[in-house]
Amino acid sequence: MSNSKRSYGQFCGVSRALDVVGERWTLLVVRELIMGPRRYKDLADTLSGIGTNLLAARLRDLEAQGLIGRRKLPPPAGSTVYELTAFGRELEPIVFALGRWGRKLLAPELGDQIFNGRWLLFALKANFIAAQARGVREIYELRIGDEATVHAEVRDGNLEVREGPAEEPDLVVDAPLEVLLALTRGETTPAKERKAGRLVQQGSREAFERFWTIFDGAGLPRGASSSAVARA
Amino acid sequence: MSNSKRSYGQFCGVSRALDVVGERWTLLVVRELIMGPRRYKDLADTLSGIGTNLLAARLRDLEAQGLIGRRKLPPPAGSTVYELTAFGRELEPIVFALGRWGRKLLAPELGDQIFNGRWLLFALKANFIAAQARGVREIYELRIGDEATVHAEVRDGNLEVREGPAEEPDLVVDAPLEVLLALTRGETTPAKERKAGRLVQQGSREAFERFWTIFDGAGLPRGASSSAVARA
DNA sequence: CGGAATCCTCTTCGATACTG
DNA sequence: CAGTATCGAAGAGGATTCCG
Repeated sequence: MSNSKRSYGQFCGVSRALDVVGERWTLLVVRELIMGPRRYKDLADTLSGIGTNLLAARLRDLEAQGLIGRRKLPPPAGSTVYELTAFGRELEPIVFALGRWGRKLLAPELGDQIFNGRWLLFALKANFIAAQARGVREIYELRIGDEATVHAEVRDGNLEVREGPAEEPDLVVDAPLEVLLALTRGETTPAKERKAGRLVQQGSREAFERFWTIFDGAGLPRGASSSAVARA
Repeated sequence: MSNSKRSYGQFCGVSRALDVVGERWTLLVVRELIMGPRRYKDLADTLSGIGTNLLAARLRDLEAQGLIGRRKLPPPAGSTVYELTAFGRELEPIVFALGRWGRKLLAPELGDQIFNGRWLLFALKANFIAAQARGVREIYELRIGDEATVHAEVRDGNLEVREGPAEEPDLVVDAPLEVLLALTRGETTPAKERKAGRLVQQGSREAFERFWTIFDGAGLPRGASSSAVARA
C-alpha cells in the first residue's frame, strides 16, 4: 500500500510535479518508457537495485496518476507492457533536459556503473539538435565496442533511433565508451583516437562532422547543451 | 552525516542528474534560489515541513556539488545567504518546465495548501513566452486578494519580476487565486468574473489580452504550455 | 517464467529539542 | 539566526515466496 501519498502541500506547479514524479526511481521508470513500451521484467532488469515491490508500487502510482498505461500484447506474446500516456509523454522534454544537464556529471570512465544500449538511444534523442539536422538525410551507426550497437536515422530535422546495426549506414563509428566521452568533452580529437586505433570510422569526414554537430558533440562550446533548453 | 551519497550507479545523464538533485526537497530548494539569494531562515520558513536538519544537509550537499554558494552579506546585514552558482542556474529551464508541467496538477482551490507571492513570481517567469512579448513594453501588476502583490515588467522579449506593487503599471489585475486559475483553464471568462465582482482590472482590454498571451494564459490551447519546452 | 506480495533490515525523513 | 542532536516513523533495498 503506497497510498500514503506524501505531498509537499504547496500550491506551486513544481511541487505538484514533484509530488507525482519526485520520488526515488519514478523519473527513471519514465526514462525507460520514453524508449518505448516495456514489460515488468525488462524494467526490473534495467533498473537494477529497484526492488520488485518498489517497482510495482511505482508502476501502480504512475498508472493511477494517468502517466502510464498497461496493455496486453496480442497472442502469442500475451505479455503485459507498460507505456507512457500522452500526459506522461509530456515529461519527455524534461527528462531529456535532465539528461543533458547530467552529462557534465558523468564520470570519465564507466567504472562499476551499469550501462546499456537503450541509454545510448536515449542520449541520442536527448542531444539531438533538430535545427542542425535541417537538410540532412543520413544514417549513423554507433558501436560501443561490443557492449552496444545502435543507429540513428536523420531525415531533415527528424530523428529515429533503433537498437542494432543499420542496413545502409552512411557512417559507422566504433569506439569504447571512454573514447566517445573524451571526444564529446573535447579532451581528444578524432584524428588522435583513430591513429591510436581506439576509434574506427567508416564514412566520409563530412558525415562524421555532421554527426557531432547534430548530436551536440564536441563541436559545441562547453555547456551549450544544457543552456539550450528553452521555450519555443 | 549525509555522505553516504546513494547513487543509482547507472551510466546515464538522467540518473546522474537525479543522484544530485533527485532527493526529496532538493529541487524545491533550487526553485527558491531561482528567485534570488535567500537566508537559511527564509528557506526553512517557505519550505514548511522540511525539518531543519534536512535543510542543512541539502544545502551542504548542494554546495559540495557546486550548485549553490554561500555568501556573507556586507554589514550591517551580515547574514549569510545561499545563492545558485552558474552551474546551478543551468537547472532553471528544467525547474521552469517542471512547473509548467505541474500546472495541470494544481488543485482548483487552494484548500489547505500553502502559497506565497514568490511562487507567483516564479510562475510568471516559468510561463513567460518571450516570442509573444516581442515589441511589448508594459508593466503588469498582479494582486491575489491580499495574499500577494507582484508585478512584471516586460521589455521587448525580456522579463523582470518583483514583489510588491508597481510604480506605474499599465495594467492591474486583482482577483482571488481560484478565479485566476479558472481563467487560465478557460473555465470562465474575464467578462463574467468582472461582472461577478471577483475580478478587478485597471487598464486597457488590449493590455489584458497581451498579458494572458505573454504569460501563457487562457488564450492558448490546453496543454500547449508543457509541450512548448523544446530545444532551441 | 513474468508479475508481483511478504518479510526483514537498513537508511532517510520529519518533528522537536537543544546550542553557538 | 543558523544550525546540530536525537529519536520515532516512514520509505528503500534485498531475498524469498507465491500465483497464473
